[in-house]
Amino acid sequence: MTDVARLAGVSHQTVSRVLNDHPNVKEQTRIRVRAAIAELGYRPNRAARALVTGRSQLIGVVARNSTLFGPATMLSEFEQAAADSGFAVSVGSVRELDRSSISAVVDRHLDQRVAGLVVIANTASATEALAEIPEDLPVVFIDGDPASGRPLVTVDQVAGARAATRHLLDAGHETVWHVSGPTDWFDSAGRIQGWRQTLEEAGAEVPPLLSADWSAAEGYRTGQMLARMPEVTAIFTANDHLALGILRALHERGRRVPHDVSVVGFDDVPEAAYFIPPLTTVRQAFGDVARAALSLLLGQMRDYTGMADQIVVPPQLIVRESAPRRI
Amino acid sequence: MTDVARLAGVSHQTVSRVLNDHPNVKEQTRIRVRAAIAELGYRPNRAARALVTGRSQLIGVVARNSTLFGPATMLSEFEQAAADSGFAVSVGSVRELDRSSISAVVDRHLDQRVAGLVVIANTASATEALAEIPEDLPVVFIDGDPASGRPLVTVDQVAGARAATRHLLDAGHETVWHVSGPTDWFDSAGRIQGWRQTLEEAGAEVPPLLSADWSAAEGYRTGQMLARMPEVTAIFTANDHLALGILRALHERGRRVPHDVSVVGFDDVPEAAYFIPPLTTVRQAFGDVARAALSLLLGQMRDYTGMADQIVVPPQLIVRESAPRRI
DNA sequence: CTCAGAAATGTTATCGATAACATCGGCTTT
DNA sequence: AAAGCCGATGTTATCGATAACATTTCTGAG
Repeated sequence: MTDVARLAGVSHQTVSRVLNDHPNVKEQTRIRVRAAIAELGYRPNRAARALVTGRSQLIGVVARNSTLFGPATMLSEFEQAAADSGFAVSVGSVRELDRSSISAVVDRHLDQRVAGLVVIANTASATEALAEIPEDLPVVFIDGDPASGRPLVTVDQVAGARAATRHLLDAGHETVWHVSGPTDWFDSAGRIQGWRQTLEEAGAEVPPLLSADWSAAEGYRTGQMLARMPEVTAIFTANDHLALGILRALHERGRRVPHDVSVVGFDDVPEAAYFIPPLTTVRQAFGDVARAALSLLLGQMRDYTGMADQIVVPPQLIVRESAPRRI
Repeated sequence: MTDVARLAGVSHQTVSRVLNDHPNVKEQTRIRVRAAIAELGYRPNRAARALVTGRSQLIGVVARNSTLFGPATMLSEFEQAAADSGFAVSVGSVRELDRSSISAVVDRHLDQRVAGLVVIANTASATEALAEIPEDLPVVFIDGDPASGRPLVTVDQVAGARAATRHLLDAGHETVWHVSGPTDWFDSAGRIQGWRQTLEEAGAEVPPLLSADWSAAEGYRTGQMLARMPEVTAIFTANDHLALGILRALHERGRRVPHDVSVVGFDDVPEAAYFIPPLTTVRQAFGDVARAALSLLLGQMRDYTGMADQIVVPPQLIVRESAPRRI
């Protein structure tokens, strides 16, 4: 930095001002400094800046260690958005979203003096671990508890489930069965709620809830049971991989999709269009969620009024052959 | 730190020595300092340490922005391994592995003074961007060019492809068709090579290579073509999603799997066992790769002899119904 | 033409750690 | 017993930036 200052014929402080877009720098000086920076290939030392400001150009992400499509996509999209705004992303994943694991990860992030934190908190247990986070650190939740009052971005799970259920009822089914994800996930809860509400409003009978994890394996097991029940003609599953397992179970039992049973998934994984048959599903705009979370976070970093915005991103029903408009 | 020193009745330097496990500290002093640290809840400022040592507790990862199963899993596993060793991971993803994108990401990492770099470089273009990386920064490649002579961890793609092809030939097929991934990926190249070698060694005819991207969509398109060719009885695809598309195309054309055509995939995604029919595939041990990469990196950080180790992790054939042992 | 006040720039202190060197006792060695 | 060495600890400088305050230069009003 001193070298740059010398070359530009100014003090190091002025270089710092140029770097930080401080207003009180003459245009001409600014240009000279920029030229010196370019000529020397100078790049500021972020560690030094972090030391003096107490804050880095790093955004910490707390997420469950997972290869699930949703979380993985979210992380990838967020990283991309952050990079576009000049922030690096430090990932801190945990095996379980319990309090002590989260504390440990948050501590690691605090050590790094992250400028802000994004918590992908899809279960209630994560929300509790809030207490750990200092008041003055910008935080945004993705997928957390909508009732928390904290800044939060989430996909409207209820609306997605309603659209899926409505679609099946409109197609002429008397009722719709639901295979949910783990019930402690907010995503699952919202989907269950939307499904149940829609059935009740339509005056349809609400079948018993079947809950599973997110895997094709459990979808298959549940599907084996459902395939034996002739009264089951419409199934809404909490994600596409569950749907895949169910499709196979139905296939093995000789129940044709969509002729005998209609199936709707959730997520719209890229390969959903190539299931047998192509899957009707609900697409979540993860990219939009990630970008919204980032802008909320940047907003918090700038002005410091605890504007507890909550952004809800609407999902979109994608109709394919596994559940056509009319049966 | 000064507070800790005062409480323990020593100088701040001695505190630093305790922190860094310096040998020349009396046991009794060490204990006193540790107690003071615990009592005050002191945690060292990593930015300050990074400033003076020029190196942080952060490992940078350069990867293509991708939701593909392989890369996403690799990243997740690596992060987990790094966390277990007390390192944070900063992700820098790029849309394309071209030279300028990589430079930009590497620069961002250098700004953060990362302690080491992991490059998930699955195409040749990435390898070229090496030049950017300073000599003295520990670097490990995952999936890079085995001929580069750089420290590298990779799955033995050739062996995986050989096992898959061999399996199909052993089952009685005269030859095996291959739908590859993008030919500029090392993974693709290795799989093509293993496939071709095995056919040649067995004296089987080598059918024309069909290359695709990694998506189910292209698998489907390629599958539509293959399904019309009665001489095609065995297909080895470069990943499971391609296989999924092909399964559907075969299904639509009324060609039964495995009765008429056998299909083998690559990756063993969690849902592969629930395809219709369950997919025979080659499993890659991403966790092992990630851990190996980390240990290589840590090795480089410690002693600085440019030990250009290369670790090759063997893959494993998982036999399921889409390609049974005997047709 | 002078002077207040703002704009532009410079000087010095500071963040919190490690590096390098300095000091001070004991303990061997001859 | 003096010299020399080593282990334990303390002192001071340093990393590279920003903050806070000081100083100079410009600008416009009276």
